[in-house]
Formats: sequence, C-alpha cells, structure tokens
Amino acid sequence: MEPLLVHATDLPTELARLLDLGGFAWKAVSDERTAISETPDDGWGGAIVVVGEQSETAWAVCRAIRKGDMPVEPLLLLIGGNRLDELDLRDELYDDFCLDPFHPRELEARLRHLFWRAGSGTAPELVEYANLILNLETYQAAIAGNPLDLTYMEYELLKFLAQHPGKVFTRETLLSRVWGYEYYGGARTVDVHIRRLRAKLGEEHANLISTVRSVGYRFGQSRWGV
Amino acid sequence: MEPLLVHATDLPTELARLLDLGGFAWKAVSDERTAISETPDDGWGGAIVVVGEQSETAWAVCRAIRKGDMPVEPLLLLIGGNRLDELDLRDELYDDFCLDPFHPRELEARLRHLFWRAGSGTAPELVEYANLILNLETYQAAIAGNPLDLTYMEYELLKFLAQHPGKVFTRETLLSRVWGYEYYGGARTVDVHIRRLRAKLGEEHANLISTVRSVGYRFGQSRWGV
DNA sequence: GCCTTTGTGAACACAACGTGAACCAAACCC
DNA sequence: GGGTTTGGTTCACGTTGTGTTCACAAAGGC
Repeated sequence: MEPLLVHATDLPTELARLLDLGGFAWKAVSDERTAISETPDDGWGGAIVVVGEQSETAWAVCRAIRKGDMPVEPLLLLIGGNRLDELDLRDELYDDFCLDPFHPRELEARLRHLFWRAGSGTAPELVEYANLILNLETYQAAIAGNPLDLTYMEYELLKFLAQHPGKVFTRETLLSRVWGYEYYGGARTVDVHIRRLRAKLGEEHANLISTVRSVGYRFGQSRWGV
Repeated sequence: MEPLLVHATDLPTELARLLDLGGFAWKAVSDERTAISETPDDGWGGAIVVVGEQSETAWAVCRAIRKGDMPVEPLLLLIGGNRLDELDLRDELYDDFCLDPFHPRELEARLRHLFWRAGSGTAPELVEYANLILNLETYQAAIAGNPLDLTYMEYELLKFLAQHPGKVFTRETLLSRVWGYEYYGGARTVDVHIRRLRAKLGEEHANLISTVRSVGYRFGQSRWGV
C-alpha cells in the first residue's frame, strides 16, 4: 500500500509508535511544500494531519493536499478537544477526526474503517477467478475483458462453480444447489449447460471447467496443482 | 429533514438532550421490529445505535436497518471504550462511531460531518446518467435536452433505477422500493411501466433499460471498476 | 472388444417477456 | 353532481428465448 502522509509540528510519539506497530508505511512532512515535493510516484495512500497549536498551518496543509493536483484520501485529523470548534465549516477538508490525546484502539479502528471505506466499501460484489469476473449486482460476466452473454441458468451455474474453485461437484449436487432442492429431472441437463458454458468461455478458456470422469465437474485448477 | 432512528436499551440522557438542543427530530426504538414498523413514509434520516451491555442486540439492529430493503444512512455508533474490539470486521455496519461517554462537541461535530457527507455526496437535487437528467426538485426529466413528459410512477421508477445504475432489480424489489412496502399487486405492472418508460425515452435511448431474463431490469451499463 | 460415461447436435415445450387494449379509480372541470 | 380526463393496474394474446430432453457419436476404463 502507498505510504501515509503525516503532518505535525510536533509529532506525538504515540502516533509514530502506533503507525509502526500497525505496519503502516508513513512519512512525516513539516509543511505543504514538502508534502507535495515528496509525493511518491503512485501518490499518497492517505493522510494524517495533527491540528496542534498553530492550527492555521494544519488547515493550510489540508487545503493543499485536498485541493491540489493530486488529492489525498482518506484524510484523518488528530485534534485537541479544545479545538473542536474549528471543524465547523471545514467538512470538505477531512474525512474523519480523532480527539487528541487518543485511545490507541480508537485511532486504529478509525484508520481501519477509513481504508475499508476507501477500498472495498464502494466496490460492487464480485466473484473472480483468474481473468474471469462475475458481477453479482449487475448479473454480468466477463472473461479477459470480454463480456459473456450468459443465460440465467448458465450464469447461476458458473457462479456456483466459480465460488468454489477446485472443488468437484456431482451432477446431483449441482442440480440440488443450483437448480433447487426439489428439482427432479435428468442429470444430463447439467452436461448440456456445461457444454454451453465451455462454448461461451471460448476455446481458450474452456478448460476452466474440467470433467472428472465418473464423478462430475470441477472449475479451475485442483488444489494440488493439477 | 427525516427523523433520526435512535436505538438504545438505556437511552443516555445526555444523548437525548444533545439531540433536542441540536434541533434534530428523532425517535427511540427498542428493537429492530419496531425500527422497521415505525419507519416514516419518507424513511429515516439516519440512525444512532448505542452499543451497550447487550451488544449483540445492537449489532442485530444495525444489520436489520443496513441490510433491509430500505437501508438507513448515515449510521453512527455510540460505543464504550472497552468494546472497541467489536468494531472489527463490522465495517459495513456503520459509517462512524463515537466513544461513550462522549464529549458533546465531538458528537455534534460527527453528526454534522456525517450529514454533510450524506448531503453533498449521495443526495444531489439532480440525478444524472449520460444525457439523462432528473431534477428531483421540480419533478422534471430530460434526455439529450428534450424534456420527458413522465407520469408520477414513471418518474419514480426511472429515478430509482437511475440512482443505482448498473444494478439489477427484481420486480418484487421494485414493487417494494418504488411502489411501497404494503403493495400487493401483480408483478407485471412493472413490465408495463418499463415499456412506457422505454417508449418515452425514445427508440434511441430505450436500451438504457435492459431486461435481465428471469431476474428483472437494469438501468444503464454495468460498472466493472470502482 | 464391450460397457459405461461424456460430448454433440437438434428438437421440443414451456415460461418469461413484449404488446395492445380494456378496466377502474381518482382527480379535475365546467 | 355528472361528464371528462388522466394515469395506474390488469388481462389476453403473440413472440421469443431457453431450459430440458433425446438420440447418436465419441471417448475412456476394465
């Protein structure tokens, strides 16, 4: 992960220790100019700004890194209880704040939650295996970037298989888990859907589904490496 | 503004006073069922859940109001310092938290910031997708500059779909979210409204709404990235 | 070489969806 | 208050898609 930008006139030792113990990569900067000039190639992974005695300096840093060419998110403030009023009308300058002095567990929890929100928070639910992607929200599938035009049952079957890569399922198991428990039809129905899936996956990726003779079908590689 | 949902086994008097002084409309509920049954017509404006001794109850309430058909945002937790560990792996259940006992100014600031974020971020007075524009204030819609003459239900349906582009909704979900919870009518009603929407969108843009066979309908293209 | 298991192509039947029109309730207007 | 309009819902019918089955060919195991 990209390193964190930490701004403070006097860096609290507890903060440094917490970041180190938490395994964060971070770099302390003293003013906005160094914050910009020291920007890593792939940008900052986030920022922590300590609002201390010279609060105007801190706000200037916030403005610089939020409104600049490369806005940094998420941005967390460490702020003394007597400066809470200054948060007013500055909502756009921070994502979260933590009272200083802080409870280590609280700061950890806030950092974790911020990164969770920035990362997976807004991402759609996906099932991925190699270059195959199933989007569970939009009912769409794609392999190697090319969208697959799957029917309902094909999609459901592929979803189930891809959610358990490497595992072998009998036709009966697939019928009960994908088609439904009360289903009572021929087991060869599964074969036909497997065939159509292989055809739509394309010759190149048809081997994603392998036949286990006398047992059933398996998606992806076996767990023992072939 | 819509009222706040407040859940607590023992409602702290400081919290009640702070909410009243802050001019919030709010209602205390004791369990998830009343939280759902007491839902105002236009939904809750947000939620505050106090994680007290029976923390499992509190988490159950969070799950109920976040994963239900009408998720409540933003959701703020009031949590004791000795329960901070419980936040782990529950990121999806809350938007922010505040240590209890709390500093009134801190809680105020967090509420203000949450609503600022919710307001500026997810609820603009305009809904836009490609060259379609919905003006939520004036109940007007236009595509490619041409105003659309939509009826009430058509507008509501299009609004809901356009607010969640790419996502597939079943007819039942649409009936409950657009028409209302207590609605008991045929699911084909949705089809007819979809048809009329497509007709009014014009042949050129009718494909904005796509049918996902055996599932439901989707507005716009999928989002594969963030 | 025989038997079992799986792949393949095509045909069938039904469910899902689109479409046009009718129905009905509420609002609106003289 | 009766007639009209508007808009939401439902029904009946056609069409298309697609899940299922079958028959046969091919492959694999003993």
